[in-house]
Amino acid sequence: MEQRLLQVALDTPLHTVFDYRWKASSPDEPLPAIGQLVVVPFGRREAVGVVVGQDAQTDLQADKIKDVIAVRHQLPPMSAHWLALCGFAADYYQRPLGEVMLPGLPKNLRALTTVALDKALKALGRLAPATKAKPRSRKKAAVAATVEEAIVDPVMADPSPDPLQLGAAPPLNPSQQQAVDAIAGAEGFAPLLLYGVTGSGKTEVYLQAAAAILRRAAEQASSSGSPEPGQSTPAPAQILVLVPEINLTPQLEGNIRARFPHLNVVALHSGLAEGERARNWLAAHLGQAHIVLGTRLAILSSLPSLKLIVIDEEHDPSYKQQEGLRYSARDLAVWRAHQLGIPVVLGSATPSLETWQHAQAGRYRRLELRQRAALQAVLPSVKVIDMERDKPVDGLTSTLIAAVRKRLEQGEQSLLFLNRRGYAPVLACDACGWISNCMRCDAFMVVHRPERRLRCHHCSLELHIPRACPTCGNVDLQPLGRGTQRVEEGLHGIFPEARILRIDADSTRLKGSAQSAFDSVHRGEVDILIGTQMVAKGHDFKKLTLVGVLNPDTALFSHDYRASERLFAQLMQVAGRAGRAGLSADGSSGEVLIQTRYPHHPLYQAVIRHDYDGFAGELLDERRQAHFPPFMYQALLRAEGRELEIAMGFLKDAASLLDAPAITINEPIPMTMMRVANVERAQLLIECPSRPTLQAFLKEWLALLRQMKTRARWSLEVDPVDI
DNA sequence: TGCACACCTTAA
DNA sequence: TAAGGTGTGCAA
Repeated sequence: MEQRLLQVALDTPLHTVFDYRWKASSPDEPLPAIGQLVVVPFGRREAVGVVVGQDAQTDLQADKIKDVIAVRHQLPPMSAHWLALCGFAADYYQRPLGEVMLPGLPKNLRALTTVALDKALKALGRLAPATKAKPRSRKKAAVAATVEEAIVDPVMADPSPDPLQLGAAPPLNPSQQQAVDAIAGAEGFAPLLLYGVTGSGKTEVYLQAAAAILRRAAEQASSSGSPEPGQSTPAPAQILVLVPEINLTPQLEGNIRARFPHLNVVALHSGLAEGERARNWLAAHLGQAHIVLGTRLAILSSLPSLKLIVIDEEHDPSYKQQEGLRYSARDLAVWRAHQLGIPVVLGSATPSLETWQHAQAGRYRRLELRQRAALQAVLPSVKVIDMERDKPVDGLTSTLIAAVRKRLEQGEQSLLFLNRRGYAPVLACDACGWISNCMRCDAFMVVHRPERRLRCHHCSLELHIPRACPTCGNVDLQPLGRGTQRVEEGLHGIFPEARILRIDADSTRLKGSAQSAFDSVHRGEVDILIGTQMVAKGHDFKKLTLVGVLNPDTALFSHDYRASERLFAQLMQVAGRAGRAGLSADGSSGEVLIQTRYPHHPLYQAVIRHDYDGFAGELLDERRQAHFPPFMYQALLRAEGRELEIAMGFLKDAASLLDAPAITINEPIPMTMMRVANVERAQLLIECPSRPTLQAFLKEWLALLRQMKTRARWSLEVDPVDI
């Protein structure tokens, strides 16, 4: 019987692939293809891995090599393109291949039994070969479903002669039409920045460009011969739409489904139940899904006929994975589009400086939408309220209170934005100076009044609110500062007749509660909405005409050089919630009021002018002079240990291990939030103006680092965002 | 002596 | 990373 060696990628931190022996179970069982999923013994466990090579040389002794346990023949192998994508990501982020390939697969595909997998395949009309049956030509069996068991694909079941028949689409304005034409008419790799103010109808551009690309692909497919009978036809084209967060997906998903009622639209995000996640992932992998709408993790999904990638709100920080493989879904999307030779659309009203710089340099094509799309809707007027002159009571200035009252009288909605959840950020004792420090972290414990608890937002330690000061016994403890809960309390006092709703991570902890909260705002059951950045994104509340920003100043003086870029984007985004549907009852446009102690700060002045271009230009000049990204490439080596010395010692040794021209190795520094959950952390920043030079250095350096003996836990992040 | 816990080794 | 083996200190 035939025996061959396979190289298999497994989800372990070891930077290698593993050799296994494969033996045919019957004379005609084919050698597992590259990209095939297999089950192998690993240590004392079994694990699912991906075949990444065949018959490579091995230095291992023959008796060390174990046999493959099972091959997932019922799944078509992952495509060469997907393998290349994972290979690139593994290389670029300096992680083992298996750690890129496997964690992104749905759990049901990584399970050691095939029960869930076969169930999902069956639901999709693709049947696993009967496991008990005598071996037969598996290739055929794996690809084609048997007639009586095939559940008809919903796409194929539709009697409509034209599956691309669209739902009603609003007419486009000229700049939207130009953008659609540019995307649909792009040939080969084309990165396009769709720069459009909030409410300018970017979604409509995505939808119509997608329609054009799907239609063209369908025409090409039908002119080049009909599919074999009995096989479910793979979609001639697939489109991937990335969105920042799960709670945005329902609305957009609804829009897409309504527009393409005859196409197979699937969602991919971490909030899905395992069964649905596996079905949707498989629909994408089998080419059945025409449109995949997902969060960052969807960028690593298998899409055999991908023809267009859209990244909505491309500047959003949630495209960056912040644990495990710390990838940027946006950057991987651009790489993927490049490798496939397809267009990638990056949409934003406030693009990331990286993207903006690419556009300025002509590497990305810029498409602009300067007007709001809805009839009569104009950009909201933005004003600052000087908190030195108009002293706030309960966090609200009299100007803002008057503006809210006016909306109440007009039957319109107001949104108050405060990016700080809880009741108060700290509890303090006036008598002895005690404050609510977390006992495990260098951070305050936040007062949560409804739950009557102190909570650390860094390590989630929870305590009862003490009735008296733990050091001096004083019973009069004062909450200092103001979070959303406290503002909500104050609002009830000021507007006893108003319907007030708070939306933040605390109020929406239960599954589905965020959606029902947003629904009730849409239905007009809320007069005043108070919330954190959760409310700033995506939602299109028709009756909302006033946005109040309560206390954004802290971000102005952050040590993080990206803080002002983020604050600007956040203010533009939350401001964009006002007046999207048209004019207010009194004929005015939407209004945005920002309470600040620094009314003349250039950032606020730029927001007032809606002047992203000017502000981004200034920030880019600063970055260029300071040698910061996007004019510098960075990597960050982090270390942690029980004592700070362990972490610092490791980083000092690491810093002197290797040097290279054009590489700057900075001094190791203890982290700002030094102690988190009783672990001391420190970090070391590496910089280089050339990306390839940095990559080459990291590769060599990490090989040395991995040989170092240390008690520190460490990890490297390429292109870090939080430094 | 038993055991909880920290730390180290190994994976093909 | 996960699982198992080894070594240490402590209560009884």
